[in-house]
Amino acid sequence: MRYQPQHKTEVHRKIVQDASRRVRGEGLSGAAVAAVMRDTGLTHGGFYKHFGSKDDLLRESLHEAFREIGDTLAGAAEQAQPGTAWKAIVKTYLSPEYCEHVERGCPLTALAPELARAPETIRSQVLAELVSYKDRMVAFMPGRRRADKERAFFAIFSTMVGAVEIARILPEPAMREKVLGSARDLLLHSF
Amino acid sequence: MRYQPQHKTEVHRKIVQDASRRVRGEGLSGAAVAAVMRDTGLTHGGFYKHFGSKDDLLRESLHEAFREIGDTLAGAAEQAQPGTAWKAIVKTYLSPEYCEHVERGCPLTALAPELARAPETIRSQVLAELVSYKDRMVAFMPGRRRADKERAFFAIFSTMVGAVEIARILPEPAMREKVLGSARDLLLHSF
DNA sequence: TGTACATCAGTGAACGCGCGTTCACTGATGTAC
DNA sequence: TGTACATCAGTGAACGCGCGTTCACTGATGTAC
Repeated sequence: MRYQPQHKTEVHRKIVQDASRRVRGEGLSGAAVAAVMRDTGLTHGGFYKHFGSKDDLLRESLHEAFREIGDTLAGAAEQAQPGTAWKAIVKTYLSPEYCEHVERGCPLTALAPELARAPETIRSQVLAELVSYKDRMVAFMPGRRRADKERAFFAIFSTMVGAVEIARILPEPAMREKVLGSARDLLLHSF
Repeated sequence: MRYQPQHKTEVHRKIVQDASRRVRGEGLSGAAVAAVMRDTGLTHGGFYKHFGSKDDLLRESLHEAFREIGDTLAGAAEQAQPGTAWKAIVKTYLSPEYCEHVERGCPLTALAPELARAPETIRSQVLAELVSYKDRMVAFMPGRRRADKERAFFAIFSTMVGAVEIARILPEPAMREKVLGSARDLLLHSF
């Protein structure tokens, strides 16, 4: 064979990684096959040696995006003092740095309305990702019973998603911080 | 002239109305010139008798969308008991009916991430619309001083926007209601 | 050890499609004489 | 009052462009003999 055995796997991984950034940074239609392959250093013709269709790439990209942000937030939560894990998540998610880096952030803030409108093949994947994201985060949420933690997850993530989205529409850092800070205050004083 | 004097104005209004629904229902790229003109009962060729460019249509559609939801929420707020205006807004925004009708809802829930990524010509318009939407809603927000009401606006709308977006990803009404209800509980117990 | 062939990731031209935009044309009505 | 012309919203073919997808080809390496 022309390439090392692990070569194809690595290229595949890199394409998904690049697409996952592009999708979050520029929207579901931002990860054009030719653009993503160019990012990876290849030409568009080779794409179908790695994926059955553009849809497959989108699904894998979304999985990768949820995995990446899940790791980031779980990492922040695990380093926090006992009982404050959810606060660490809120502070990470609502930080100016996080807000500025759409392409490495949560696919919900980057894509939620587009995901809700996506064709069924994508939507079912998104639903599964959202459920496993929730199950992973619920462990860090405030509340005694599982049901309380789930409600906290939905309330906290709703506020964070909306706040980052609104902040990203605003051009000035000071205005952005006002939105992020208002959401942070609401959440940190409510649970 | 072939048409009544007010004819052109009415057709223009109808195109904007149709585009405003399409943009919210199917995204910024959902209001294709040919599709919108078909909605209005015309063919695509006549479009440029009414608009200088697709961008002009998008800007007018967004203005119309913010106007429509602003009227709806202000109407709900004005009918409420004194001091509970903001609660009426929260209940309206987080109702299942509102959640189901993307195309008549708030452009923030339908489009926020796309608006943040839009080209500067659209973004500056969006910023102006967001500011005037905020100024209109701030009057109904809880809090004593103007600054408190602004912070309440950002916190409340962040939560509402995120909750409706997440709910819309979920297929089952019961799951949607769980998200909307969690956000409603958070907000109604926090101000 | 040397030669012929198989394998397969990657190339780049080509396709059909939907899009925004342009443009010569239509045809009903208003206006000039 | 009747005729020729001007106006202008609307039509539909055509354009260039970016997109997802296909496909004949390349060329380095592994394998069979």
